[in-house]
Amino acid sequence: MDPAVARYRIGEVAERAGVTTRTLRYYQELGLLDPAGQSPGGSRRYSDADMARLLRIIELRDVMGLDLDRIRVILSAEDRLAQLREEAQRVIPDSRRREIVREAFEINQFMRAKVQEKLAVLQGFVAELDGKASRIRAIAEQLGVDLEPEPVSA
Amino acid sequence: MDPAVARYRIGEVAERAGVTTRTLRYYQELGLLDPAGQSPGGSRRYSDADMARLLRIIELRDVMGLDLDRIRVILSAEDRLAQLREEAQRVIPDSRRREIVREAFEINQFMRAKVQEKLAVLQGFVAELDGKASRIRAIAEQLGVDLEPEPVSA
DNA sequence: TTGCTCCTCACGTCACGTGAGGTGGC
DNA sequence: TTGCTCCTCACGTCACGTGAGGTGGC
Repeated sequence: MDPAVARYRIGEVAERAGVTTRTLRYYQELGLLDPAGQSPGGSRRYSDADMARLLRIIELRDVMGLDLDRIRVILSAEDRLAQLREEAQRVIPDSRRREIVREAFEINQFMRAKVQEKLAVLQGFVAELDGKASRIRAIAEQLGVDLEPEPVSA
Repeated sequence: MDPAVARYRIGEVAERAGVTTRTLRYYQELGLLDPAGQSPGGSRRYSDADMARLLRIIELRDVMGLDLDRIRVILSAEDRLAQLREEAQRVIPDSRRREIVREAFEINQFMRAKVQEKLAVLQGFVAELDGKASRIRAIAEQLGVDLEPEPVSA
C-alpha cells in the first residue's frame, strides 16, 4: 500500500506499461527512472511511484511527442513542485518558491497550448477520414461491394 | 497551375513543410517521395503534387505517429484508390477493383479508430492540465506570485 | 534440479543531423 | 565573378531492438 515499496520486477512493470525491459533499463541509464530498490541478487525492484512515473514518461513521449531530454526537464519541474506541496521543507527561501511555481505554470501553459493544437489537427483529421469513408462507400456501392455493417458512431 | 509541373527547389519545399532538405533526400532514398523533375544541372524540382504528398507524409508521421514503412503502405493504397477514380483504366478487372476498395475502407476505419483513441487521450490530458493549473494558481496566490493575466478559454 | 526471469555487454536499426568537399544557377 | 543553394558521401545520434552468454529465485 505504501507507494514507495519496491515490489515489482522489471518484466511485470514493462508488460503493464506496454514497453520492453530494454526501455526501462535505458531510462535508468539516462537517469529518467531509477528503480526504488533491488533484490538481494541484484535485480531491479520497482515501486508504485516508479510505475506512475513510467506511465507519465510514456504519456509525455507518445501523446506529446517529446524527446527524453524535454521529458526530463518537465519531470524535474513537477518533482520540485511536488516537494513544495510537502510543506515540510520551509528551508526553501520564498524567492525560490516563487520561481518554482512560475516555472511549473509556464510548462503547464506551454503543454496546454500544444495539446489544443494537436486536438484541432486531430479533429480535422476525423472530418477528413469521414469524408473519405463516404466517398469510398459510394464507389463500393457502384461495385456492389459489401463493406462492414455500419459506421460506428463514437 | 498544373499540379504536375516540377517548379520548386528542395530548400523551398523543405521550408514550407517545416522539415530539412535531408528529410526530403531521405524520403526519396526510401522511394516515399520522388521529385517530379530535375534541373538541367541535376538538382531536384518538386511539383505541387509532390508538395501535397509530402504534407500528407508529415501528417501521418506526426499526428498518427506511424513509421515510414506503414506510411508507404497507406500512401500506395491511397494511390491505387485515386487511380480507380480516374476511370480511364477499365482494364482493371472488377475483382481487383473490389479488393482495392475494401483495402482502402479497412485502412480508413483503422485510422479513424486510432484518431478517436488519440482524441480521447488528449481530452483527458487537457482536463488534467487544467486541474494542475488551478492547483498551481492556488499556490501562487498564497505566495503572492502574479502569473499570466487569465486562462485563455478555448 | 528444472524453467523462467533476470543480468550485462555490445552490435544493429530507424529517421534523420551534421559537417566535408565540390558544383550549379540568377 | 560573387553568393547562395544545390549535390553526394559518410560519420554521428537518439531511442531503443536484438541476440550472446551467464546468473538468480519460487
